[in-house]
Amino acid sequence: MRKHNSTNALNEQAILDQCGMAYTLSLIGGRWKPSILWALIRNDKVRYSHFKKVIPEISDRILALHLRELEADKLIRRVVYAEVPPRVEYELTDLGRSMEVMLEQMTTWGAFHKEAVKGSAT
Amino acid sequence: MRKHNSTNALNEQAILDQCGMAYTLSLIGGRWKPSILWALIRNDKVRYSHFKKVIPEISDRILALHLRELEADKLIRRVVYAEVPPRVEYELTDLGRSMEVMLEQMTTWGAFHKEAVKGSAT
DNA sequence: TTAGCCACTAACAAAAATGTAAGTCATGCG
DNA sequence: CGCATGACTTACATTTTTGTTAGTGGCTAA
Repeated sequence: MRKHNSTNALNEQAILDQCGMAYTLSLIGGRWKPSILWALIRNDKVRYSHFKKVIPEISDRILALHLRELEADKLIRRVVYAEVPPRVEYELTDLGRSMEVMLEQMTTWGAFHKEAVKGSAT
Repeated sequence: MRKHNSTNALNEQAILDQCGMAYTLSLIGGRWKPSILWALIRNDKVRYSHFKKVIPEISDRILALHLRELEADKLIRRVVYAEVPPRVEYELTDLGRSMEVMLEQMTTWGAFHKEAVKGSAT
């Protein structure tokens, strides 16, 4: 649990309030969130165990944590089927899907930057 | 200094290698980098002390650190004038300027998301 | 001579993010 | 009964990021 009055936390809050860009980063900026989002963009519905298959290095703890954050931010939806053993599927919400264009641009620019840096001097 | 063989570091590296989006996030994803980048987009040339004026809460340590990272990633350029007291100006490189469109999109989407989340249920 | 300026840096401390290992739950099957 | 299943928690350890405080250097104006 996070302290709500450390300088650190106050600073972060202030930034998020005024800067849309920082706010966006806070939503998609966990270590594995890009991977999770990619899986959902490509697969429509993804089960917990499938995430673990396509992102083998992720730990249960962080996977669950990231999923809950994305859900709290209304980017993904959690659908539970009352079966045993349990089945849970995740999918993008409309809001989640609305960021696809942006994410693609980030991917493209990232690739571009990586290329550009590889060879040049300035 | 970072350990280069902790699980943590290895995971991060693996992600950056294969995912352009995560790579992009790693370049612009420090707490104050959005603010720094904004200042540069709006002002062309910015001095160290000016950063501190427009981002009052930032600490010297982090400001210098972020600037050095952005420079190492070829997004900004550091120009030193041999005067006393010293004068140093920072500006975006071409590569840095090439991300403006993307940053604007992130800002726009962030604002959109914030609005969308404010009122709705799903 | 001392104080002030600017752009930092170093040593240390705190907070936040991530990772590890082990357990939980309800049920159906042998 | 006892074990397997799938989707998680929980307690704890480690790593990474950020913040705090106190400096540095060379010059110049008081």
